[in-house]
Amino acid sequence: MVAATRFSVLVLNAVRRIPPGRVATYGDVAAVAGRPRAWRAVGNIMRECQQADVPCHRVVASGGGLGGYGDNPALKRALLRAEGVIVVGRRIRQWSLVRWVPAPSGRVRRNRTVAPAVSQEERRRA
DNA sequence: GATGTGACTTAGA
DNA sequence: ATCTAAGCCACAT
Repeated sequence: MVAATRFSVLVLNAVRRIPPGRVATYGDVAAVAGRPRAWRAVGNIMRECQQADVPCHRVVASGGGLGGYGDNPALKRALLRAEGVIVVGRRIRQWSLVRWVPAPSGRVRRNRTVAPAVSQEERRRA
């Protein structure tokens, strides 16, 4: 079946696992893909992804940075914002809350209804 | 198989 | 806060 190397499939699959309203860093995606130190390659794959099946806009940089999105970083921000993620400038608000955490460990199913609940928190700065 | 590249990350100045 | 340097991985040529 054509292109799509192994790692790229794993990465795309990992990105697809990101639930709406949440985001993951390149490092997290790489970890789920099986290469926790391949954030660089993840970025490269994302650049080629450009597929509607993959919410590449949910993949952001570390520390809450938006990362990149081809020539439309603003579009990425808009998509995230449309899902309930508060984004201000190039930074994500409540980063620790929207950051998706894959499989914590053994039991413990932390499923806490995301609940972004914007509220006036975003009025902080715009 | 080597080289260059990048939607990255961390640390130091 | 901004910039530089180095480290890291997979992919394209």
